[in-house]
Amino acid sequence: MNQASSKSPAAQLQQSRREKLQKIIQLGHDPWGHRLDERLPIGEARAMESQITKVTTDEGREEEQGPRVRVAGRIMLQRKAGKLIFLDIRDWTGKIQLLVGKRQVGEEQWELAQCFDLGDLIAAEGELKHTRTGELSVFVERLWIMTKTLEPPPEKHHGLTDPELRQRLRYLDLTYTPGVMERFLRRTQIVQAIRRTLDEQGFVEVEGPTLHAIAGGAAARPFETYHNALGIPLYLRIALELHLKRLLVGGMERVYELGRVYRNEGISPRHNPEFTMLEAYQAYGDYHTMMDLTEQLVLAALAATGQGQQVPWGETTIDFTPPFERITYAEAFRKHTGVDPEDAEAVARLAQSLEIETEGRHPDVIKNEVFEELVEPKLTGPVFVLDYPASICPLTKRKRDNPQVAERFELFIQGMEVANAYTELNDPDLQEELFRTQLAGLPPEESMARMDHDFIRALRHGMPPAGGLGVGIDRLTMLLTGAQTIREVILFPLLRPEGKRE
RNA sequence: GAGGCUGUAGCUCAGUCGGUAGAGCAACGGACUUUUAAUCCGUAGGUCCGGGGUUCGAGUCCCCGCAGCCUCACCA
Repeated sequence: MNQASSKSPAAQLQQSRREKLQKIIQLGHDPWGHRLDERLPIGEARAMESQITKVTTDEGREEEQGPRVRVAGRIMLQRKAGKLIFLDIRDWTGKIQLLVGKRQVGEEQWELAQCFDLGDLIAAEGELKHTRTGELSVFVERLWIMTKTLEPPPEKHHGLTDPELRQRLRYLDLTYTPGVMERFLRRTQIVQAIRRTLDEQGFVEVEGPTLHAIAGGAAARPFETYHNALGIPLYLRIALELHLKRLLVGGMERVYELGRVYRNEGISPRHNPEFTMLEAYQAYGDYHTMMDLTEQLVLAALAATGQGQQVPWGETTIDFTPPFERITYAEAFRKHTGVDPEDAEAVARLAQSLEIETEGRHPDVIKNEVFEELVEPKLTGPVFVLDYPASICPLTKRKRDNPQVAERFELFIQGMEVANAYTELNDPDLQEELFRTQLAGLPPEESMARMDHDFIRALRHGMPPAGGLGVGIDRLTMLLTGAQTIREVILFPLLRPEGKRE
Protein backbone atom coordinates (compact mmCIF):
# COMPACT_ATOMS: atom_id res chain seq x y z
CA MET A 1 0.00 0.00 0.00
CA ASN A 2 2.63 2.48 1.02
CA GLN A 3 6.25 2.41 2.02
CA ALA A 4 5.54 2.67 5.71
CA SER A 5 3.80 -0.67 5.86
CA SER A 6 6.79 -2.40 4.32
CA LYS A 7 9.16 -0.94 6.87
CA SER A 8 10.15 -2.68 10.06
CA PRO A 9 7.99 -1.89 13.10
CA ALA A 10 10.84 0.07 14.65
CA ALA A 11 11.16 2.15 11.49
CA GLN A 12 7.44 2.84 11.54
CA LEU A 13 7.76 4.12 15.09
CA GLN A 14 10.60 6.35 13.97
CA GLN A 15 8.69 7.68 11.03
CA SER A 16 6.43 10.11 12.84
CA ARG A 17 9.43 11.37 14.77
CA ARG A 18 11.33 11.95 11.54
CA GLU A 19 8.34 13.77 10.10
CA LYS A 20 8.29 16.03 13.15
CA LEU A 21 12.01 16.59 12.73
CA GLN A 22 11.38 17.88 9.20
CA LYS A 23 8.56 20.05 10.48
CA ILE A 24 10.88 21.57 13.08
CA ILE A 25 13.34 22.44 10.32
CA GLN A 26 10.54 23.95 8.23
CA LEU A 27 9.58 26.10 11.19
CA GLY A 28 13.12 27.45 11.17
CA HIS A 29 14.46 25.66 14.23
CA ASP A 30 17.52 23.47 14.55
CA PRO A 31 16.35 20.08 15.80
CA TRP A 32 19.81 19.44 17.24
CA GLY A 33 19.85 22.62 19.27
CA HIS A 34 22.70 24.80 20.35
CA ARG A 35 24.20 26.59 23.32
CA LEU A 36 21.71 27.83 25.87
CA ASP A 37 22.79 30.46 28.37
CA GLU A 38 21.15 31.50 31.61
CA ARG A 39 19.59 28.14 32.09
CA LEU A 40 18.85 27.03 35.62
CA PRO A 41 19.14 23.46 36.81
CA ILE A 42 15.60 22.33 37.56
CA GLY A 43 16.46 21.75 41.19
CA GLU A 44 17.52 25.39 41.51
CA ALA A 45 14.45 26.60 39.69
CA ARG A 46 12.26 24.61 42.05
CA ALA A 47 14.04 26.21 44.99
CA MET A 48 12.75 29.60 43.78
CA GLU A 49 9.23 28.57 44.73
CA SER A 50 9.56 30.74 47.84
CA GLN A 51 9.88 33.84 45.64
CA ILE A 52 6.33 33.43 44.38
CA THR A 53 4.07 36.15 45.78
CA LYS A 54 0.35 36.76 45.72
CA VAL A 55 -0.85 40.02 44.19
CA THR A 56 -4.25 41.55 43.67
CA THR A 57 -5.01 42.61 40.13
CA ASP A 58 -6.83 45.77 39.05
CA GLU A 59 -9.95 43.67 38.69
CA GLY A 60 -9.56 42.64 42.30
CA ARG A 61 -8.56 39.05 41.55
CA GLU A 62 -5.82 37.45 43.55
CA GLU A 63 -3.14 35.84 41.48
CA GLU A 64 0.43 34.66 41.73
CA GLN A 65 3.52 36.40 40.51
CA GLY A 66 6.72 34.40 40.23
CA PRO A 67 10.28 34.71 38.99
CA ARG A 68 11.16 34.08 35.35
CA VAL A 69 13.13 30.90 34.88
CA ARG A 70 14.76 29.15 31.96
CA VAL A 71 15.09 25.38 32.24
CA ALA A 72 15.98 22.49 29.99
CA GLY A 73 15.44 18.78 30.20
CA ARG A 74 14.07 15.59 28.73
CA ILE A 75 10.34 15.19 28.20
CA MET A 76 9.26 12.42 30.55
CA LEU A 77 5.48 12.83 30.35
CA GLN A 78 3.17 14.75 28.09
CA ARG A 79 -0.52 15.53 28.73
CA LYS A 80 -2.37 17.26 25.97
CA ALA A 81 -5.60 18.99 26.92
CA GLY A 82 -6.83 20.75 23.83
CA LYS A 83 -5.00 23.99 23.39
CA LEU A 84 -3.00 23.34 26.50
CA ILE A 85 -0.07 20.95 26.98
CA PHE A 86 1.43 19.85 30.25
CA LEU A 87 4.99 18.60 29.90
CA ASP A 88 7.02 17.02 32.66
CA ILE A 89 10.67 17.56 31.92
CA ARG A 90 13.63 16.27 33.85
CA ASP A 91 17.29 17.08 34.17
CA TRP A 92 19.70 15.47 36.60
CA THR A 93 18.64 17.75 39.42
CA GLY A 94 14.93 17.11 39.25
CA LYS A 95 11.64 17.29 37.43
CA ILE A 96 9.32 20.16 36.73
CA GLN A 97 6.05 20.65 34.91
CA LEU A 98 5.77 23.02 31.97
CA LEU A 99 2.43 24.51 31.05
CA VAL A 100 2.21 25.45 27.38
CA GLY A 101 -0.92 27.28 26.26
CA LYS A 102 -1.62 28.05 22.63
CA ARG A 103 -2.86 31.57 23.39
CA GLN A 104 0.11 32.23 25.70
CA VAL A 105 2.93 31.15 23.40
CA GLY A 106 1.49 32.11 20.04
CA GLU A 107 0.90 30.19 16.82
CA GLU A 108 4.51 29.56 15.85
CA GLN A 109 5.65 28.24 19.22
CA TRP A 110 2.47 26.18 19.45
CA GLU A 111 3.36 24.55 16.14
CA LEU A 112 6.82 23.79 17.52
CA ALA A 113 5.28 22.20 20.61
CA GLN A 114 3.25 19.90 18.33
CA CYS A 115 6.57 18.46 17.17
CA PHE A 116 7.65 17.33 20.63
CA ASP A 117 7.75 13.66 21.52
CA LEU A 118 8.46 11.85 24.75
CA GLY A 119 12.20 11.75 25.25
CA ASP A 120 12.99 14.97 23.38
CA LEU A 121 15.31 17.47 25.01
CA ILE A 122 13.69 20.86 25.15
CA ALA A 123 14.13 24.18 26.91
CA ALA A 124 11.54 26.58 28.16
CA GLU A 125 11.32 29.99 29.68
CA GLY A 126 8.50 31.48 31.64
CA GLU A 127 7.09 32.46 34.97
CA LEU A 128 7.40 30.05 37.87
CA LYS A 129 3.97 29.69 39.45
CA HIS A 130 1.47 27.14 40.66
CA THR A 131 -1.30 25.70 38.54
CA ARG A 132 -4.87 25.59 39.74
CA THR A 133 -4.19 22.22 41.32
CA GLY A 134 -1.11 23.56 43.10
CA GLU A 135 1.61 22.00 40.95
CA LEU A 136 4.75 24.11 40.68
CA SER A 137 5.11 24.82 36.98
CA VAL A 138 6.80 26.97 34.42
CA PHE A 139 4.11 28.97 32.62
CA VAL A 140 5.84 28.87 29.29
CA GLU A 141 6.35 31.96 27.19
CA ARG A 142 9.13 30.63 25.01
CA LEU A 143 10.18 27.15 23.90
CA TRP A 144 13.26 25.67 22.26
CA ILE A 145 13.93 22.26 20.85
CA MET A 146 17.35 21.25 22.15
CA THR A 147 17.57 17.76 20.66
CA LYS A 148 15.04 15.71 18.78
CA THR A 149 14.91 12.00 19.60
CA LEU A 150 14.24 9.39 16.93
CA GLU A 151 13.72 6.36 19.14
CA PRO A 152 10.78 5.91 21.48
CA PRO A 153 11.69 5.92 25.19
CA PRO A 154 10.90 3.00 27.52
CA GLU A 155 7.43 2.53 28.98
CA LYS A 156 6.61 5.52 31.12
CA HIS A 157 5.71 3.93 34.41
CA HIS A 158 7.83 0.79 34.46
CA GLY A 159 10.92 2.04 32.65
CA LEU A 160 13.41 -0.69 31.80
CA THR A 161 13.27 -3.81 33.93
CA ASP A 162 15.10 -6.41 31.88
CA PRO A 163 18.61 -6.49 33.40
CA GLU A 164 20.18 -7.13 30.03
CA LEU A 165 18.54 -4.09 28.47
CA ARG A 166 19.35 -1.99 31.51
CA GLN A 167 23.04 -2.76 31.07
CA ARG A 168 23.22 -2.54 27.32
CA LEU A 169 21.11 0.62 27.22
CA ARG A 170 22.62 2.20 30.30
CA TYR A 171 21.97 5.64 28.84
CA LEU A 172 18.25 4.91 29.10
CA ASP A 173 18.58 3.19 32.45
CA LEU A 174 20.16 6.32 33.90
CA THR A 175 17.19 8.53 33.11
CA TYR A 176 14.33 6.07 33.20
CA THR A 177 15.08 3.73 36.09
CA PRO A 178 14.55 5.36 39.47
CA GLY A 179 17.65 5.54 41.64
CA VAL A 180 20.17 4.66 38.95
CA MET A 181 21.46 8.18 38.35
CA GLU A 182 21.57 8.79 42.10
CA ARG A 183 23.60 5.65 42.67
CA PHE A 184 26.20 6.53 40.04
CA LEU A 185 26.46 10.09 41.32
CA ARG A 186 27.03 8.60 44.76
CA ARG A 187 29.80 6.51 43.34
CA THR A 188 31.47 9.70 42.15
CA GLN A 189 31.05 11.26 45.59
CA ILE A 190 32.68 8.22 47.15
CA VAL A 191 35.66 8.39 44.81
CA GLN A 192 36.00 12.13 45.36
CA ALA A 193 35.94 11.68 49.13
CA ILE A 194 38.64 9.03 48.97
CA ARG A 195 40.88 11.25 46.85
CA ARG A 196 40.27 14.22 49.12
CA THR A 197 41.11 12.24 52.23
CA LEU A 198 44.34 10.90 50.76
CA ASP A 199 45.35 14.25 49.32
CA GLU A 200 44.79 15.93 52.67
CA GLN A 201 47.16 13.45 54.26
CA GLY A 202 49.92 14.27 51.84
CA PHE A 203 49.56 11.36 49.45
CA VAL A 204 50.33 11.99 45.80
CA GLU A 205 48.26 10.42 43.08
CA VAL A 206 50.08 8.80 40.18
CA GLU A 207 49.23 6.87 37.05
CA GLY A 208 51.18 3.69 36.61
CA PRO A 209 51.30 1.67 33.41
CA THR A 210 48.34 -0.50 32.54
CA LEU A 211 50.34 -2.48 30.00
CA HIS A 212 52.70 -4.78 31.79
CA ALA A 213 55.37 -7.04 30.41
CA ILE A 214 54.89 -9.11 33.58
CA ALA A 215 51.46 -9.11 35.19
CA GLY A 216 52.33 -9.20 38.88
CA GLY A 217 51.11 -8.08 42.26
CA ALA A 218 48.22 -10.50 42.51
CA ALA A 219 47.23 -13.99 41.57
CA ALA A 220 44.92 -13.69 38.64
CA ARG A 221 44.92 -14.58 34.99
CA PRO A 222 45.72 -11.51 32.93
CA PHE A 223 44.33 -10.39 29.60
CA GLU A 224 46.95 -10.77 26.92
CA THR A 225 47.73 -8.32 24.18
CA TYR A 226 50.53 -7.57 21.79
CA HIS A 227 52.63 -4.57 20.88
CA ASN A 228 53.21 -4.54 17.14
CA ALA A 229 56.19 -2.20 16.88
CA LEU A 230 58.10 -3.83 19.72
CA GLY A 231 56.96 -7.27 18.73
CA ILE A 232 56.33 -8.36 22.31
CA PRO A 233 53.41 -9.81 24.23
CA LEU A 234 51.97 -7.55 26.91
CA TYR A 235 49.43 -8.01 29.68
CA LEU A 236 46.80 -5.73 31.09
CA ARG A 237 47.62 -5.09 34.71
CA ILE A 238 46.04 -7.24 37.39
CA ALA A 239 47.22 -5.04 40.27
CA LEU A 240 48.84 -1.69 40.93
CA GLU A 241 51.19 -2.92 43.60
CA LEU A 242 54.60 -3.50 42.08
CA HIS A 243 54.91 -0.17 40.30
CA LEU A 244 53.70 1.80 43.29
CA LYS A 245 56.33 0.10 45.41
CA ARG A 246 58.96 1.06 42.86
CA LEU A 247 57.84 4.64 43.46
CA LEU A 248 58.33 4.09 47.17
CA VAL A 249 61.91 3.09 46.33
CA GLY A 250 62.11 6.24 44.23
CA GLY A 251 61.26 8.39 47.23
CA MET A 252 57.54 9.02 46.82
CA GLU A 253 56.81 8.49 50.47
CA ARG A 254 53.03 8.60 50.26
CA VAL A 255 51.68 7.51 46.95
CA TYR A 256 48.43 6.15 45.60
CA GLU A 257 46.70 5.18 42.42
CA LEU A 258 43.00 4.89 41.85
CA GLY A 259 42.61 2.98 38.66
CA ARG A 260 41.37 0.12 36.63
CA VAL A 261 42.70 -3.40 36.80
CA TYR A 262 41.77 -6.31 34.56
CA ARG A 263 41.39 -9.94 35.46
CA ASN A 264 40.60 -12.57 32.89
CA GLU A 265 38.30 -14.57 35.11
CA GLY A 266 34.71 -15.46 35.73
CA ILE A 267 31.89 -12.98 36.07
CA SER A 268 29.61 -12.98 39.08
CA PRO A 269 27.52 -10.57 41.15
CA ARG A 270 30.79 -9.58 42.83
CA HIS A 271 33.20 -9.84 39.90
CA ASN A 272 33.58 -7.86 36.70
CA PRO A 273 36.59 -8.47 34.45
CA GLU A 274 37.63 -4.85 34.83
CA PHE A 275 37.21 -3.10 38.13
CA THR A 276 38.49 -0.11 40.03
CA MET A 277 41.06 -0.43 42.70
CA LEU A 278 42.70 1.95 45.11
CA GLU A 279 46.18 1.16 46.25
CA ALA A 280 48.00 3.43 48.70
CA TYR A 281 51.50 3.12 50.15
CA GLN A 282 52.90 5.00 53.09
CA ALA A 283 56.61 4.92 53.90
CA TYR A 284 57.50 4.25 57.53
CA GLY A 285 54.01 2.98 58.23
CA ASP A 286 52.81 -0.56 58.74
CA TYR A 287 49.55 -2.45 58.46
CA HIS A 288 48.14 -0.78 61.56
CA THR A 289 48.76 2.59 59.93
CA MET A 290 46.78 1.36 56.95
CA MET A 291 43.99 0.04 59.14
CA ASP A 292 43.45 3.49 60.56
CA LEU A 293 43.61 4.95 57.07
CA THR A 294 41.11 2.42 55.77
CA GLU A 295 38.64 3.31 58.46
CA GLN A 296 39.05 7.01 57.67
CA LEU A 297 38.53 6.37 53.97
CA VAL A 298 35.38 4.35 54.50
CA LEU A 299 33.94 6.91 56.88
CA ALA A 300 34.81 9.79 54.56
CA ALA A 301 33.18 7.97 51.67
CA LEU A 302 30.12 7.31 53.75
CA ALA A 303 29.86 10.91 54.87
CA ALA A 304 30.20 12.07 51.26
CA THR A 305 27.06 10.17 50.33
CA GLY A 306 25.15 12.09 52.95
CA GLN A 307 24.14 9.00 54.87
CA GLY A 308 24.38 8.22 58.55
CA GLN A 309 26.52 5.36 59.85
CA GLN A 310 23.65 2.90 59.64
CA VAL A 311 23.38 1.85 56.02
CA PRO A 312 20.56 -0.32 54.71
CA TRP A 313 21.68 -3.52 53.00
CA GLY A 314 19.02 -5.87 51.72
CA GLU A 315 17.01 -7.02 54.70
CA THR A 316 19.55 -5.79 57.21
CA THR A 317 21.61 -2.76 58.12
CA ILE A 318 25.36 -2.32 58.12
CA ASP A 319 26.66 -0.48 61.17
CA PHE A 320 29.67 1.65 60.23
CA THR A 321 30.13 3.13 63.69
CA PRO A 322 33.88 3.32 64.34
CA PRO A 323 36.07 1.76 65.45
CA PHE A 324 35.42 -1.31 63.33
CA GLU A 325 35.81 -4.65 65.03
CA ARG A 326 39.28 -6.19 64.90
CA ILE A 327 39.89 -9.89 65.17
CA THR A 328 42.88 -12.06 64.31
CA TYR A 329 42.66 -14.61 61.56
CA ALA A 330 43.23 -17.37 64.09
CA GLU A 331 40.51 -16.12 66.43
CA ALA A 332 38.06 -15.72 63.57
CA PHE A 333 38.87 -19.21 62.37
CA ARG A 334 38.33 -20.72 65.79
CA LYS A 335 35.18 -18.73 66.42
CA HIS A 336 33.40 -19.66 63.21
CA THR A 337 34.64 -23.22 62.67
CA GLY A 338 35.11 -24.43 66.24
CA VAL A 339 38.42 -25.90 65.13
CA ASP A 340 41.87 -24.90 66.38
CA PRO A 341 43.68 -23.38 63.38
CA GLU A 342 47.01 -24.62 64.78
CA ASP A 343 45.79 -28.22 64.62
CA ALA A 344 46.67 -29.05 61.03
CA GLU A 345 45.09 -32.47 61.19
CA ALA A 346 41.79 -31.20 62.52
CA VAL A 347 41.79 -28.49 59.87
CA ALA A 348 42.48 -31.09 57.18
CA ARG A 349 39.61 -33.27 58.43
CA LEU A 350 37.32 -30.27 58.35
CA ALA A 351 38.51 -29.46 54.83
CA GLN A 352 37.79 -32.98 53.66
CA SER A 353 34.31 -32.80 55.10
CA LEU A 354 33.83 -29.73 52.88
CA GLU A 355 35.22 -31.62 49.90
CA ILE A 356 38.25 -29.37 49.73
CA GLU A 357 41.25 -31.04 48.09
CA THR A 358 43.97 -31.64 50.69
CA GLU A 359 46.30 -34.01 48.88
CA GLY A 360 49.82 -32.59 48.58
CA ARG A 361 48.79 -29.04 49.44
CA HIS A 362 50.28 -26.70 51.96
CA PRO A 363 48.38 -26.79 55.28
CA ASP A 364 47.98 -23.00 55.24
CA VAL A 365 46.43 -23.12 51.79
CA ILE A 366 43.97 -25.74 52.99
CA LYS A 367 43.28 -23.68 56.09
CA ASN A 368 42.63 -20.63 54.00
CA GLU A 369 40.18 -22.46 51.78
CA VAL A 370 38.28 -23.50 54.87
CA PHE A 371 38.44 -19.90 56.00
CA GLU A 372 36.98 -18.67 52.73
CA GLU A 373 34.31 -21.33 52.79
CA LEU A 374 33.17 -21.12 56.40
CA VAL A 375 34.46 -17.92 57.95
CA GLU A 376 34.21 -15.20 55.30
CA PRO A 377 30.45 -15.54 54.74
CA LYS A 378 29.95 -14.96 58.47
CA LEU A 379 32.02 -11.79 58.54
CA THR A 380 29.17 -9.34 58.26
CA GLY A 381 31.40 -6.71 59.76
CA PRO A 382 32.73 -4.22 59.14
CA VAL A 383 35.55 -6.26 60.64
CA PHE A 384 39.30 -6.18 60.21
CA VAL A 385 40.76 -9.67 60.12
CA LEU A 386 44.46 -9.48 60.86
CA ASP A 387 47.59 -11.61 61.00
CA TYR A 388 47.35 -14.09 58.16
CA PRO A 389 49.34 -17.28 57.73
CA ALA A 390 52.63 -16.14 56.23
CA SER A 391 52.75 -18.78 53.53
CA ILE A 392 49.74 -17.33 51.71
CA CYS A 393 51.18 -13.79 51.78
CA PRO A 394 54.19 -13.60 49.46
CA LEU A 395 54.44 -9.80 49.47
CA THR A 396 54.01 -9.28 53.18
CA LYS A 397 56.46 -8.78 56.00
CA ARG A 398 56.41 -11.38 58.74
CA LYS A 399 55.78 -10.58 62.36
CA ARG A 400 59.00 -9.89 64.19
CA ASP A 401 58.22 -12.40 66.95
CA ASN A 402 56.54 -15.02 64.74
CA PRO A 403 57.67 -15.59 61.17
CA GLN A 404 54.72 -17.92 60.60
CA VAL A 405 52.38 -14.95 60.69
CA ALA A 406 52.25 -12.12 58.18
CA GLU A 407 51.33 -8.55 59.01
CA ARG A 408 48.31 -8.43 56.80
CA PHE A 409 44.68 -7.52 57.30
CA GLU A 410 41.58 -7.73 55.22
CA LEU A 411 38.43 -5.73 55.81
CA PHE A 412 35.25 -7.74 55.45
CA ILE A 413 31.78 -6.32 55.15
CA GLN A 414 28.79 -8.56 54.49
CA GLY A 415 31.14 -11.43 53.70
CA MET A 416 32.85 -9.44 50.98
CA GLU A 417 36.55 -8.66 50.95
CA VAL A 418 36.65 -4.89 50.61
CA ALA A 419 40.21 -4.05 51.56
CA ASN A 420 43.51 -5.86 51.84
CA ALA A 421 46.64 -4.41 53.42
CA TYR A 422 50.16 -5.38 54.40
CA THR A 423 53.18 -4.29 56.16
CA GLU A 424 55.11 -4.42 52.92
CA LEU A 425 57.92 -6.90 52.51
CA ASN A 426 61.09 -4.98 51.62
CA ASP A 427 63.75 -7.68 52.00
CA PRO A 428 64.78 -8.35 48.40
CA ASP A 429 66.29 -11.76 49.07
CA LEU A 430 63.25 -12.99 50.95
CA GLN A 431 60.98 -11.51 48.30
CA GLU A 432 62.82 -13.35 45.56
CA GLU A 433 62.65 -16.58 47.53
CA LEU A 434 58.92 -16.17 48.15
CA PHE A 435 58.31 -15.50 44.48
CA ARG A 436 60.14 -18.71 43.66
CA THR A 437 58.24 -20.74 46.24
CA GLN A 438 55.04 -19.23 45.06
CA LEU A 439 55.83 -20.12 41.49
CA ALA A 440 56.94 -23.64 42.29
CA GLY A 441 54.55 -25.99 40.62
CA LEU A 442 54.04 -23.76 37.64
CA PRO A 443 55.76 -24.78 34.40
CA PRO A 444 59.28 -23.25 34.31
CA GLU A 445 58.66 -20.94 31.35
CA GLU A 446 55.61 -19.54 33.10
CA SER A 447 57.33 -19.15 36.44
CA MET A 448 60.22 -17.29 34.81
CA ALA A 449 57.76 -15.06 33.04
CA ARG A 450 56.09 -14.19 36.31
CA MET A 451 59.29 -13.55 38.23
CA ASP A 452 59.69 -9.79 38.20
CA HIS A 453 63.46 -9.38 38.36
CA ASP A 454 63.29 -5.63 38.03
CA PHE A 455 61.03 -5.42 41.05
CA ILE A 456 63.56 -7.45 43.07
CA ARG A 457 66.32 -5.15 41.82
CA ALA A 458 64.27 -2.16 42.95
CA LEU A 459 64.01 -3.68 46.42
CA ARG A 460 67.78 -4.16 46.47
CA HIS A 461 68.05 -0.41 46.01
CA GLY A 462 66.07 0.02 49.21
CA MET A 463 62.34 0.35 49.74
CA PRO A 464 61.51 2.00 53.05
CA PRO A 465 59.45 0.01 55.51
CA ALA A 466 55.91 0.82 54.57
CA GLY A 467 52.26 0.03 54.91
CA GLY A 468 50.29 -0.72 51.75
CA LEU A 469 46.57 -0.85 51.19
CA GLY A 470 44.24 -2.02 48.45
CA VAL A 471 40.55 -1.17 48.36
CA GLY A 472 37.98 -2.54 45.95
CA ILE A 473 36.14 0.60 45.00
CA ASP A 474 33.27 -1.18 43.26
CA ARG A 475 32.54 -3.38 46.24
CA LEU A 476 32.80 -0.48 48.65
CA THR A 477 30.36 1.42 46.46
CA MET A 478 27.98 -1.54 46.46
CA LEU A 479 27.97 -1.55 50.24
CA LEU A 480 27.52 2.20 50.56
CA THR A 481 24.71 2.34 48.01
CA GLY A 482 22.84 -0.84 48.81
CA ALA A 483 23.63 -2.46 45.46
CA GLN A 484 23.41 -6.24 45.58
CA THR A 485 25.40 -6.75 42.38
CA ILE A 486 28.56 -5.15 41.09
CA ARG A 487 26.80 -4.45 37.78
CA GLU A 488 24.69 -1.86 39.55
CA VAL A 489 27.78 0.21 40.35
CA ILE A 490 29.69 -0.24 37.09
CA LEU A 491 28.30 1.92 34.32
CA PHE A 492 29.12 -0.47 31.51
CA PRO A 493 29.73 -3.97 32.84
CA LEU A 494 31.12 -6.50 30.41
CA LEU A 495 28.47 -8.25 28.29
CA ARG A 496 28.75 -10.50 25.33
CA PRO A 497 28.36 -8.59 22.09
CA GLU A 498 24.83 -8.18 20.90
CA GLY A 499 23.61 -10.41 18.11
CA LYS A 500 22.52 -9.07 14.73
CA ARG A 501 20.17 -6.13 14.87
CA GLU A 502 17.94 -4.43 12.36
C1' G B 1 33.26 -24.39 31.99
C1' A B 2 28.52 -27.16 34.52
C1' G B 3 23.43 -26.97 36.17
C1' G B 4 18.75 -24.26 36.79
C1' C B 5 15.51 -20.26 35.18
C1' U B 6 14.15 -16.66 31.46
C1' G B 7 13.49 -14.73 26.17
C1' U B 8 6.00 -12.91 22.96
C1' A B 9 4.73 -5.48 19.62
C1' G B 10 9.50 0.16 20.71
C1' C B 11 8.63 -0.65 26.40
C1' U B 12 5.89 -3.45 30.57
C1' C B 13 3.47 -7.96 30.49
C1' A B 14 -0.80 -11.96 29.57
C1' G B 15 -1.30 -16.25 26.42
C1' U B 16 -5.56 -22.23 29.40
C1' C B 17 -5.13 -28.92 27.22
C1' G B 18 -1.14 -28.16 21.04
C1' G B 19 -6.33 -25.34 17.53
C1' U B 20 -6.58 -18.16 13.53
C1' A B 21 -1.16 -14.05 18.58
C1' G B 22 -3.67 -10.40 23.21
C1' A B 23 -3.69 -6.07 26.83
C1' G B 24 -1.61 -1.52 28.87
C1' C B 25 1.84 2.28 27.72
C1' A B 26 4.11 4.59 23.41
C1' A B 27 2.68 5.84 18.00
C1' C B 28 -1.13 7.67 14.33
C1' G B 29 -6.34 10.33 13.46
C1' G B 30 -10.22 13.02 16.30
C1' A B 31 -12.45 15.92 21.04
C1' C B 32 -10.79 18.90 25.16
C1' U B 33 -7.22 26.02 28.11
C1' U B 34 -5.44 23.68 34.60
C1' U B 35 -3.60 18.24 33.71
C1' U B 36 -0.90 14.87 37.43
C1' A B 37 0.34 7.29 34.98
C1' A B 38 -4.99 13.09 32.24
C1' U B 39 -9.62 11.29 30.05
C1' C B 40 -12.86 9.76 25.88
C1' C B 41 -13.65 7.76 20.53
C1' G B 42 -11.10 5.46 16.46
C1' U B 43 -6.56 3.30 13.64
C1' A B 44 -2.16 0.85 12.88
C1' G B 45 1.77 -2.11 14.85
C1' G B 46 4.38 -9.38 15.51
C1' U B 47 11.13 -13.22 12.50
C1' C B 48 6.52 -15.31 19.60
C1' C B 49 15.43 -15.10 20.52
C1' G B 50 17.52 -18.29 16.07
C1' G B 51 17.63 -23.20 13.59
C1' G B 52 15.81 -28.10 13.16
C1' G B 53 12.13 -31.94 14.62
C1' U B 54 7.26 -34.29 16.24
C1' U B 55 2.17 -33.25 14.64
C1' C B 56 -3.41 -32.49 10.29
C1' G B 57 -1.86 -28.15 13.21
C1' A B 58 3.62 -25.53 17.57
C1' G B 59 4.27 -19.13 21.11
C1' U B 60 2.99 -23.88 23.67
C1' C B 61 6.07 -30.46 23.10
C1' C B 62 11.39 -32.40 21.77
C1' C B 63 16.64 -31.40 20.10
C1' C B 64 20.65 -27.90 18.92
C1' G B 65 22.35 -22.96 19.20
C1' C B 66 22.41 -17.55 20.99
C1' A B 67 21.77 -13.96 24.97
C1' G B 68 20.66 -12.60 30.08
C1' C B 69 20.00 -13.84 35.27
C1' C B 70 21.01 -17.19 39.49
C1' U B 71 24.03 -21.09 41.73
C1' C B 72 28.59 -23.56 41.34
C1' A B 73 33.56 -23.72 39.34
C1' C B 74 37.71 -20.24 38.44
C1' C B 75 39.61 -15.86 41.40
C1' A B 76 47.68 -17.08 46.30
